[in-house]
Formats: sequence, C-alpha cells, structure tokens
Amino acid sequence: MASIKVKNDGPASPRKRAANGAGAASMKAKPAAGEADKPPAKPKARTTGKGRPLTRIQREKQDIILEAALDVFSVYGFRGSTIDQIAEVAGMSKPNLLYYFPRKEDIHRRLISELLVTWLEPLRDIDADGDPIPEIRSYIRRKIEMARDFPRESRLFANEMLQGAPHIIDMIEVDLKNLVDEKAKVLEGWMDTGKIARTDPYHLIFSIWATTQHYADFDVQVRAVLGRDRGGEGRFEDAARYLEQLFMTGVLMPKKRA
Amino acid sequence: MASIKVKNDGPASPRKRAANGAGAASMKAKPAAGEADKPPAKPKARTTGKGRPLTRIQREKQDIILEAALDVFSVYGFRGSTIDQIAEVAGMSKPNLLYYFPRKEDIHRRLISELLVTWLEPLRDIDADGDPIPEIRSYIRRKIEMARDFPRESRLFANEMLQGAPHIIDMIEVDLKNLVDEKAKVLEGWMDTGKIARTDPYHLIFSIWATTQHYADFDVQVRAVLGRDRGGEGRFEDAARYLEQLFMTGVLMPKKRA
DNA sequence: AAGAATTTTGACCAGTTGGAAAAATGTTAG
DNA sequence: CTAACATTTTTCCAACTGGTCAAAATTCTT
Repeated sequence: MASIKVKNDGPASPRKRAANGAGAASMKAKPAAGEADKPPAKPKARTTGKGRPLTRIQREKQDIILEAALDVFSVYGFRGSTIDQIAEVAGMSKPNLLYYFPRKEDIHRRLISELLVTWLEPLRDIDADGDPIPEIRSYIRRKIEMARDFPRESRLFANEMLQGAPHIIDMIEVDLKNLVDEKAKVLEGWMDTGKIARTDPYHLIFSIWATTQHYADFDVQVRAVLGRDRGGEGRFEDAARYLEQLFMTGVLMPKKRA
Repeated sequence: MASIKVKNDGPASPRKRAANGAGAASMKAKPAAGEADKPPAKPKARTTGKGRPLTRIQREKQDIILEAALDVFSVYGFRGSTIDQIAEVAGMSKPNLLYYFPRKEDIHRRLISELLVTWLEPLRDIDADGDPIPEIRSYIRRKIEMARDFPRESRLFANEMLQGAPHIIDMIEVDLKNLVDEKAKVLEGWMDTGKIARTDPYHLIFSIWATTQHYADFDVQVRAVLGRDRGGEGRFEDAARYLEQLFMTGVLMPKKRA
C-alpha cells in the first residue's frame, strides 16, 4: 500500500484498451471498423500544422495517440501525465509518438480544443423555438448520456477546470460565456411566457452541468457508495430518473395532493 | 503562451499567500491569532510518527507545509505536484521540508485523511430527530459555505476522485458508504412519514454534493460565465438561493397558482 | 556561556522526464 | 530496381524529480 514507485503510482493506472487500431479519440461517430486498409498515401509528416492534407495513416496514428492521451490526461491531468506513459498506452515508442506530436502540449491542446466543441453541443442544440420543458429535459438526458459514454472527456475537462483552465481560459471567457449568455436569455424568455418556473438561468445551467458530470467525474465515489447491488450500469438510468424529478418538482416538499 | 518551461507550467500557479506564519492547514477553527509565542518545548523531530508529544514549533512548521501543500496538491494533484514547488510556497528549502515530512506521500496522506473527516461533518450532523426540511436545507447551506470558504479542500478531494481515489478508496468504500447508507435510511424514514417527497436518497445526496462542490471545483468557469457583474462574492449567495428553489420546488414546472 | 539538541542548509545522487539527432528501416512512385 | 520520401528505432542529453547526508547554524537547557 505504501509502495509508490514513482512510476505508475495510482492503482487506477490507465492501461485498459491499448491502441486498438482505429480507436476514435474524440466523441465523433466511430468509423464503423470494416473498411480495408487502403495503401497509405504520401504523408509528409513533421509539418502537421502547415498545410498538407494529412494522409489516412497519419490520421489513424494520431487517433491512437489521442486516444491513449485521453486515457492518461483525463486521470492525471497535464502535469501529472508523462509522454512515456501515453506512448506505452498507445503501444509505440516515445520518439515515435513525438514524431506525430512534437511536444506534449500539442497532444493536450488538440484533445482540449476538440473536446470543447463537442462538449457544448447539447447546450448549443437547445432550441429557442422548441417546447421549453422537453428541450431542457432532453438536454439533461443528453448530458447524463455523455457522462455515461464519455467519462474520460468529462474528466479531462474537470482536470482542466481544477487547475484554473490554464489552456482554455480565453475560450471559456469568450465562447462559452457567449453561448451561456445566449441560452440564459432563451431560458428567461421561457420564464417570461410562464412556460417554466422563474429562476436564475445561469445557476440552472450550472446545476445541470454539476449534477450530470458528477456521475463521470466522481464515478468511483458513486459506485462505491451505491455498492455492488446498485452501482451497476443501471446507475445512470436511476440518475436520469432522479434528476428528472429534481428539476421538475424538487425533491424536498412532499406532494400537495395525495 | 506556448512557453511551458517545465517548471511552473500553468498560469494558475499557486503562489498567493506564502507561509503566513501560523497558516492553518485544515478547516478547523483558526487559533484566533493573538496568543503570544510561548517558548517552544523540546521537539525531537524525525520521530514524528512515533510517540513524542510534538512541540508547538513543529506543529506550526507542519501547518505551514500542509498549507502550502494544500495550495499545490489541490491544483495539480499528487503526481502533478513537486516537493520543490511546495517547499517554495512554504518558503523553505526542500531538505528542510523533508525534515518534517520525510516523503511526499506523507504530506498528501495527512492532508487527505484530515480532509475526509471534516469534509463529511455536515452530512454526519444531519439529525434523524430534527425537522426534515430544515435539516436538509441547512445541510445544503453548509455545503455551499464550505465550497466558498474551503475551495482548496474541495479541489483536493475532486482531484483525488478524478484519479480514482487511489489513496482513499478503502475509506470511501467503508466509512463513507456506511455514513451515506445510514443517512439514506434517515431520509427514507422521512419520506415514509411524508415529511419530504419520495425520491432516491442516494442520488439526492449526490446531487447536493455535485451542485455545491461545483462552485469550488469549477470556480473559474462559474466566474467566467457570470462575468464581471455577477461573478463577485455574491455568487455564493445567488447559488444558495437558487439551490433552495431547485431542491424545494424544482425549477422547470411553472407554479400552479398565480 | 557552554553543551546538547534541534533545525537549516548545501552538495550530491540516481532515476525520470521532455525532447533532439541521426541512423535504420520501410514504402512508394517512377 | 531505386531514388525519394515517410516512419521507426537507437542513442543521447540536460533539466527536473524525490530523496539522502553531513556539516553548519540556530535554539534550548542548564
């Protein structure tokens, strides 16, 4: 128990799925693994950021790396993760990995910026012209599904936040703020028409983020507390049901009518 | 922006209050800084864990270190933090720090175990014989206050969770689970008597944790989104007010009666 | 003030880390 | 087949890491 050997310190070392060929790093739809490997075209690496089209092979390798990096970064954060670790999970040598991403920061930046886009999609999708309550309910549902299906992305984000969002603070302050401002206005509009209860739209959004992401970020705790019987896959369903009630009617005041 | 010099990487480097004499490391009531320095008694260090009484000077130094370590660990996590960093924040040399805590892990362990005790106090304090709704409301209020007053402790905890709670998994699985089980039963009892709405007690507790700790763990985000006008100290008051409404009546269904 | 105990420091170490260079090994177009 | 390019591996390095140790400085006791 007291045998931290500097390398591979925590019990939760990410070494699960190692470099599964076409592992998708981001949350985009998986490529439906069935296409045969077409002979790779001219790559021309070392100029990744320049203008070259980027061959399929390169893209695949990068995906493997990003996938591995997500495993590692999402657990240990940027500073707590090492290139060696990522390389090992990705199943390649460190210099080979550095051939695709010249510096550690590059991998992280890619991960983070790709994340931010997809992470906010559900919020962006809230339709001002839709039916208020169904819109919000489906938003909550989608966020819970993301916590279930993309916990690593959630943790990567959480790690970044805990550190003060050093790499994305400007995006947070501009893009995210603008988006939330916009949606807050939508919510206020709905409140004005009496379609939903009047409340603080910002804190409403915060509480949806908090409650849903909790199931990804604090997964260990959730499972431990729920125990063997209730900690299985069904926990997300239970959570969704509970959150429905929480946001719809609250969970403290007993029902007025029997 | 791309000038990570390996040392001091993130913008949010903790270097705020450096070793303020009697900085209290844990959340216990501050010693009401007024007592004159009584002449320190015989310390006898290097045997910290043994049986010696531990002089006041030693306790003060350890507090300074723990305070600094909390600054650092809460941001970068265990692996992402370095002894040098902590020593610098604590305003002492690394060997000097190691004189008080022979290994990095020792500091972290102390921090974590002290944390766990106080962190759960509010939950522990929920009184089965109290008035249900006030009990829960004051629980929520206390948790929000903790997020405001002890954000570093919250982040330290969050960091640990994100990594799979490697250092406290057994405490989580036993002590925490037992406590939550107990309080869940209390809640269920209240539901049985119709004092509060019937709902899932475990997820109710999760949602309180999530919503309150969010204001500490995702503080950067919260402040950025709220902007200059609303992101000030008042945000915790607003949050408390909002959460009150959320848990009491929900925030979606418009009020039945005008 | 002297001796004893404690605290602090400076030098040092072995292992790790991010990364560079270049040689070695594919791969492919002609 | 071979030149030209892409990829991978080997070797290497300087800075950083957690930690040791003995000497020096300080503090305490008497």
